[in-house]
Amino acid sequence: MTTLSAASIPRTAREQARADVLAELKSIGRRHLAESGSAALSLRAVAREAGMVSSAIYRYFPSRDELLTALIVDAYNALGAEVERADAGRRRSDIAGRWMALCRGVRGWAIANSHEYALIFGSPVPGYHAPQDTVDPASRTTLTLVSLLHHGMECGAITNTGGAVPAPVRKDLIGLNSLSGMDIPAAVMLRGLAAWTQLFGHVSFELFGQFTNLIHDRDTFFAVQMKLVGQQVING
Amino acid sequence: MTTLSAASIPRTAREQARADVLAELKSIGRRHLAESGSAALSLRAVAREAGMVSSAIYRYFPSRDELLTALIVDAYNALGAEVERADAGRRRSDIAGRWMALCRGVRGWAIANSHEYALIFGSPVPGYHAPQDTVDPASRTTLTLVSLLHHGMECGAITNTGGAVPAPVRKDLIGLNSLSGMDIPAAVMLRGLAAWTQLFGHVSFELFGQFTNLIHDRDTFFAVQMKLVGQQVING
DNA sequence: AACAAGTCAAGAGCAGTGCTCTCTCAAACA
DNA sequence: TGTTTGAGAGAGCACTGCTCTTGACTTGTT
Repeated sequence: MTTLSAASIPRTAREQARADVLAELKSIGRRHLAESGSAALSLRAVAREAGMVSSAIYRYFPSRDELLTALIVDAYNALGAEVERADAGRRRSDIAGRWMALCRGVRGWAIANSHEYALIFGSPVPGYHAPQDTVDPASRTTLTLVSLLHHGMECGAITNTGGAVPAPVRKDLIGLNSLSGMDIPAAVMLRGLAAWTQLFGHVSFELFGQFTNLIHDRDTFFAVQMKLVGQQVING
Repeated sequence: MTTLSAASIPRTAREQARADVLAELKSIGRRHLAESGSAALSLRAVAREAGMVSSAIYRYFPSRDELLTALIVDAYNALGAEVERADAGRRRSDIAGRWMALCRGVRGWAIANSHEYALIFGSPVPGYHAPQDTVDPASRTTLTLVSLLHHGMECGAITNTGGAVPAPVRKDLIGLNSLSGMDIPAAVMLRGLAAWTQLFGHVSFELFGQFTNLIHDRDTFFAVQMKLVGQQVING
């Protein structure tokens, strides 16, 4: 969407220096985020660590929210890349295996980067509204699932068991195809989205503490649950 | 757990006054929370509105986290009450109907009190760790589901279709029964928890903006999805 | 009734925050 | 060789959580 390629290639020395500083600030910010969470992310602290005075950082990020947005975009991309890698590591026709790999990819990344996960899937940062820049990276992970559904139907692993889907929902669901360029029937897409919310609901429950004192062997529990979900999305 | 009954009945005039002030502060805090979210909840602002100087509020809440904890407990109880009411409005043997009512109860409360929902099911407030006071009210909502499972089995609507559950997970799952005093088989409990994460995963996705630009008719979408989940938990 | 103990509001103050404004100076461009 | 542009510095505003001290008031006890 954004003119990323055109605008972000540093041409002059000044632009190069700016890009360097910006990258360093983002990197420091990401570390602060990982260590202390989003609420503790402070422009002043980042500036201090970068060796500049607090007012100078406003040359790079017009506000704290702008820094957060940059980190959110990065987080979406990191998760997307991780999931894509997990998915690519399986035989293309092994739908059930790819689903499990995908689940493990999401959960693994979420656990390893819990604050970033919270940033994108947790409560929205108050007073902050995600700008349009975030929707493209956000859909990257979802696309992996949709293409899994697509391949599943292609090789017959997933069949359209039908089932009536109310018109307005059907419209939304087949509308999703225009984003991916694929052609998933509404009933299948419905099951896919159910699996999706189940996956992230589980990960969020685990990371946000809802399993405390209840579930102890979380690796196994997750595997069992996701296997169940996988069967449901495949068999209808 | 806490000696709530013994300590909280105001005896002297002073204790009464203290209880009144405490209730007013909580009420103001809850309103601020509803209007601006948890990050914007400020002890100073609450004190100001209550007509006292900022330092005075520390007589009532030793820290900002303490105020948050109080509001979190209230939120858990409010959700629990709402869900219990929704569940009680159905015929006891109408398992599927009770499930849908329960779902609508959760979602309805969450939408009407989105900031409080975010407080308890969203990303944990950074630097804040839930004290033991919150676990009792938190389990209240879960108990409603467990008792639904229990009644479902009692009247034959839910049958134990078996299915192998790995030993450590089985242990966790039957361990949950000791909290409720019921006796749900591991395989059924597994399906119940799956439904649970699906429900809250869906509501969180909706409230935290993951459905933006994707799902438009959210009421219908929710109903369709929860109906599907209900069938899965009932039929195995 | 007098006193000691306990409680509370208030004020000042510390260190931190986001953000704005003005200033200076050096690099890039013409 | 000027002239423009942009980066950093510094002061400052209004706000935050939290602490400490002081003076007034309320209790229960002597």
